[in-house]
Amino acid sequence: MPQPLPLLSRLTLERAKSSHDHIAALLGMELLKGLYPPGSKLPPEPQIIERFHVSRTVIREVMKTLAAKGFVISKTRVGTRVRERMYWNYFDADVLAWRVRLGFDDEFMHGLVEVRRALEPAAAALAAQRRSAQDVASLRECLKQMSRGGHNRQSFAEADLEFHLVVGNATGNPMMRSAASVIDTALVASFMYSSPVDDPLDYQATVGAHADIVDAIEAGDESAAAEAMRRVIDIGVERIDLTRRMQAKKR
Amino acid sequence: MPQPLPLLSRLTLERAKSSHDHIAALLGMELLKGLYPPGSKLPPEPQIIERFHVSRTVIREVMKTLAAKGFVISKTRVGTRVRERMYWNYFDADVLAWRVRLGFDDEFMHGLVEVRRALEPAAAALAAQRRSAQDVASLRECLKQMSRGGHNRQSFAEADLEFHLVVGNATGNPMMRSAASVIDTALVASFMYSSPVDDPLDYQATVGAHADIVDAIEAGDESAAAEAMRRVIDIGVERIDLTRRMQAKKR
DNA sequence: GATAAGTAATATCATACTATTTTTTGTCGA
DNA sequence: TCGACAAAAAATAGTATGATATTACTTATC
Repeated sequence: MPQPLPLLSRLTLERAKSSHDHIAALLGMELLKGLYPPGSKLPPEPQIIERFHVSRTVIREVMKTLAAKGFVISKTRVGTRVRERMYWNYFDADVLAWRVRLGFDDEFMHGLVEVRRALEPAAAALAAQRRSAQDVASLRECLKQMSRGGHNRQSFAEADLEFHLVVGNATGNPMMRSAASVIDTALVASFMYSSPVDDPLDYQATVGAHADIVDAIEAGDESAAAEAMRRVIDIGVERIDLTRRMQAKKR
Repeated sequence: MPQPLPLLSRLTLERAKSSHDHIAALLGMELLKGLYPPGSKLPPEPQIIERFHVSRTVIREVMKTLAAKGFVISKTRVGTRVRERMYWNYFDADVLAWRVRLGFDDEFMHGLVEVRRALEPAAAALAAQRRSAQDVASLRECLKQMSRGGHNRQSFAEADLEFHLVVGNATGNPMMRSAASVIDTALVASFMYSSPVDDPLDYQATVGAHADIVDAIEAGDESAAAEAMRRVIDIGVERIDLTRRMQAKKR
C-alpha cells in the first residue's frame, strides 16, 4: 500500500537527499538569490562538474530539473542561459521551498499573501458552488482535527494545510487544486515562524473563521465563503505582522 | 546579444525538437490523459527504453523533467510512481502546452477562465497601486500595437499576451508575474481557435476594454482596473462560447 | 519472529561518440 | 584590396553504452 503523504516534510525537514536534489536546491537557491542574472550564462558543464565533484549525469539531470522549472534553457554549442525571471515557475513546491530556505522576509510574505488573497476566496466560492456531501464531510473532519486540543505548531499546521487542500479539491478545478496545494504548503511553513497555537485568542479566532468557511460552503453561499476565506487569510497576516513588530521591538 | 523571446512559439509550433522534449511531451500527455493512474507504477526503465529506442540517458532526463513538474517520483529499487493529481503542476508552461495539445474542451477552458478571473483582476489592482511611469508607457505602447490595423490571429495574440505580461510585471510580485505569464500564454493559444480579429465589433470592444485597463492603472484606481480586467476576460469568454455554439449548429 | 542473504530497481559514474552552431579561415570574384 | 560567400574547425550540449553503488523489498535461515 502507498505510504501516507509527507505533507510538510518537504518544506521543513530537507535532510539527507540524493546528490541530484542537493545540487538542484543549491543551484536553484543561487539563482533565486540572483547570483546568475537573467540572460547570463551558467558555467559550462565541466566547470560545474569540477565544482561539485559529481558525474556529468547528475549535473545534466539537475539542469533538466532547472530547465523544467523555467530557470534556464540549454542549447548545443551555446551553453546554458538563465531565463528572464518572468518565466521562473514560482508556483512550484520545490521553488517555494528553496525560496523559504533563503529566508522569510516581508517582501516574500506579502507577495505570497497577495496571491493567496486572489486565489483562495475564489476557490472557496467555487467550492460552495460545487461541493459534494463528501467534501463537506471532509471539511467537518478537518475542523474537528483543528479544534481538538493539544496541538503543537507542526500538528496544527498540518491540519490547517489539509483543510485548504480539501477546499481546493472541492473546486473541481485541477488548476485551483494544484495552486492551493503549492501556495498553502509555503504559507503553512510560516507557521513555524508564528503559529496560532501560541495564543488562545488567536487560536479560537482561527478555528472559528475556518468553521465559517465550512458553513458557507455547505450552504452553497459563494460570497460568504469567499468572505470567510478572506478573514482567515487576514487573521494570519495580522499575526505575522504582530510577531514581526514584537521581534523588532526586542532588538 | 540575446535573441528576442519566442513568445507563442512554444505553444503553437512544437516542431522538431530534441528526443528528450519529444518523449517528455508524449509521456506528459499520456499522464494527463490518465493512462497511468495516480499511485500506479510506470514501466521500468528498460521497457521505456525499448519503447522509444533511445538511450537510458534520455529516459532518465525525461523522468527528471516529469518529476520536476510533480507528475512522478522515483525511488531506488521501488520504481517510478505516478503522484496524486493534486501535486501535478498545472501552473507550468509545458504542462499547459501538453494539455492544450490534447484538446481545448469546455471543461479545460472554464477551469482556465476561473483561475484567470481570480488572478488577473487582482494583478491589475496591484499594478494600479504600484505602477511606474515606465509601466504605463509600456502599456500604452502595447495598446498602440493592438490597435494598429492589419493584424492576423497570431500577431494580435502576441500583442495581447505582451499586454498582460506587462501588467503582471507592474505588480512587482514575482508570483503574479510568473502566474500571468503561464496562464496568459495558454489562454492566448485559444486565439488560434477564435480570435477578435475575425469580427470588427469584437475587435473594437477588446481594444477598448484594454484601454480602460491602462487608464485605470495610470489613474491608480485599483477597483476600476480590476473591473476593466474582468471585462476583458468576459469578452473573451463570450467570444469562445459563441464560436462553440456556431460550430455545434454547423454539425 | 528476528536476522541475514539475495535480488531487482533506480542512482551514480566514466567514457565514448554525435549533432549543432558559432567562429574562423579560406577562396573566389569584383 | 575588399567583400561575400563557402568550407573547415572548434566548442558545447545531446546521446549512447556499460559498469558500479545504493536501496528497499523478498526470501531464506536460524
